[in-house]
Amino acid sequence: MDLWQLNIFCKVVERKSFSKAGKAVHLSQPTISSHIRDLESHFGCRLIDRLGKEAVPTRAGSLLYQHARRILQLKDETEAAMAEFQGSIKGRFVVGGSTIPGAYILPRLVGGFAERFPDVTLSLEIGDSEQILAETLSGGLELGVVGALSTDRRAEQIRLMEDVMCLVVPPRHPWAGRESMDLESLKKEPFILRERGSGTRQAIAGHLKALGLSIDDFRIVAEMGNTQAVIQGIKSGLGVSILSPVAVEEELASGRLFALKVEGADLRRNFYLTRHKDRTPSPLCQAFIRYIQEVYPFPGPILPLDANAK
Amino acid sequence: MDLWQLNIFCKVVERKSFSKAGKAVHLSQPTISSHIRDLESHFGCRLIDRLGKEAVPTRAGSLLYQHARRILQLKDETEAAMAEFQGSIKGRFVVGGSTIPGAYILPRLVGGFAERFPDVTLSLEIGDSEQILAETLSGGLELGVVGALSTDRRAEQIRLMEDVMCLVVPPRHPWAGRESMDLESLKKEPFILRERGSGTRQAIAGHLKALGLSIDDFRIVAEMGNTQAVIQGIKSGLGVSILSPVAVEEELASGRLFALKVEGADLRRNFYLTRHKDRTPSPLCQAFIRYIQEVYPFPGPILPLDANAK
DNA sequence: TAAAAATACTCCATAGGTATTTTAT
DNA sequence: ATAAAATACCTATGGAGTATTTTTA
Repeated sequence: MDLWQLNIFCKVVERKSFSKAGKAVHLSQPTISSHIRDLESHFGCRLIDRLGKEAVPTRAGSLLYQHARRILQLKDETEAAMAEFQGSIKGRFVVGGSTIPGAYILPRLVGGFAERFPDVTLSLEIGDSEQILAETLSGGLELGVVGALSTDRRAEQIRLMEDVMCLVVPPRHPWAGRESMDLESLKKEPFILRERGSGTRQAIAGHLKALGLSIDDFRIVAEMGNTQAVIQGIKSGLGVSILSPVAVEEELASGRLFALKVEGADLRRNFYLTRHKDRTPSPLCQAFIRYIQEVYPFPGPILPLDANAK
Repeated sequence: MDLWQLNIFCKVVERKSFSKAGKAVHLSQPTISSHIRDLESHFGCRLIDRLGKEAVPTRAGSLLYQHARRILQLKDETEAAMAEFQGSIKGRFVVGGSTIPGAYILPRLVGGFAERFPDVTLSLEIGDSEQILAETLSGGLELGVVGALSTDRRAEQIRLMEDVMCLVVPPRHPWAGRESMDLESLKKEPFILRERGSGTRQAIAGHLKALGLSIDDFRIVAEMGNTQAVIQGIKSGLGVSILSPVAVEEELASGRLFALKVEGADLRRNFYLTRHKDRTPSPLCQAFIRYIQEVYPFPGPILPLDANAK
């Protein structure tokens, strides 16, 4: 019992004739005969009564016909769905974004893409860099934008843009208003950090390592699961932190927080488009990648720096 | 794209491995490879990403998998339905019956069969002999019981039982109470007849022909579409008729009608099981035929004759 | 007699196998 | 080093054809 035989069988039922069915599917009459015989021996019963002029289904044949029609229809739908999937940019697509990209980069990208391709339903999944990376590797997500490089060789990451982090303090902090602060002072200052999976934390750790230091050299007073919690911590005087300025743009402009540089430290960090190296991207994914590379043709800063209230 | 390949494809997706899928369907790993390659070239896109240890579906592959599962399930349902159809006596079955058998023979048969096979829904379709015969030939009905032989060579009819018709007159008719009446008198008497398709009418016509007569030799005052109308006609004094005594059993017993013989005329008639000679009977139909032949192992009279009120 | 299906046969495309190489962990 | 898929190559089943016979209207 295969689709081809079912198709032939249906044609015989519909045309009431072996030879006419043969014409319909470009097969000879004896070939039709043998296929019907095959089906009959497979099911162990007669399916078509050959009544001289007419070939008519038996009751068993009618039963099979009903089922066969449904199967063949489903087959056609499958072919159509597969063609559709490749031929058109439509459907549902989910991009992953870690905290900073998810909040400050992807919304614009997703909006712009949705505008150009109205038939696409886009959604944004937010997590920390580690979570998003893991999901692109496991296949749950096809694409992500994160603030950290993966150590997994299966990850393919391309640099999208650059950002320069800064030290953020509350407005009434003694350092508020200063241009910069030295590392030694910072090591003694209560410090708030993101959780381990965070790209921001990894960027900080990476820069400290370049200076021969580690996070353990600092006075970590809290580890927060998201950027908003860090910001609240700073505002409430719990400690200071190093953040992407885009995350505190409003607070800096309104004077509710204050940003400064760290002397001798290079606080640049990158954001990366991330996917599994070997997984085949869907047409939708390809279109989204093309769109992103159109918008960010070369890596550059997200926003102008030094957005402190003037 | 055929069912076998879809099955293999699904196994690969489920086992995440070509060789494991091979084990599952008793095929070698290279054979699996080639089937997947076939499918991929058929759809024009990659369906499975070979990620070293794991073989995982692409987005297109997942889409196909969803469809394939439904198709394969439908295939299983089809196989099950076909097996069920042959293996068990259950489902719906319609028997045709002409007027007399439909009213006096089949109800008992249908009742008895339904009792023995509780999973069968039986129904009885009533028409005159000609209609029922036509439907068994066209395929609308698999089986019928009628009171006439068909001239169509496609009809296969086996004699089920015998009945002896009688002349029926109203109680105040001058012939009421007589044992019999001669043909010459009957020819002058107002006569009520069934419609052309009726088996009763054909039986009468057949017997007249044997005597060198035809219906046109009688004074036909009415042609009625069913037996009840004929009975009403006789009761109202419109005329007399020749009927199966079973149809007027109650009227004879209560004295509301009176039956007598016709001298020199043999009014026996037969009832026949009727089906299309070449159509394959369904298992249900076969079971019903077996049951009927069990109940009526040899042709005989339906009921004892001469049921007039004593 | 004509039209349709069955039968008989021939052929070749391909599903399937084995042996081996390549690739990735 | 191992395990899995790809590749190469071979074989044989069976799907498809043509020619012919049988059947039935």
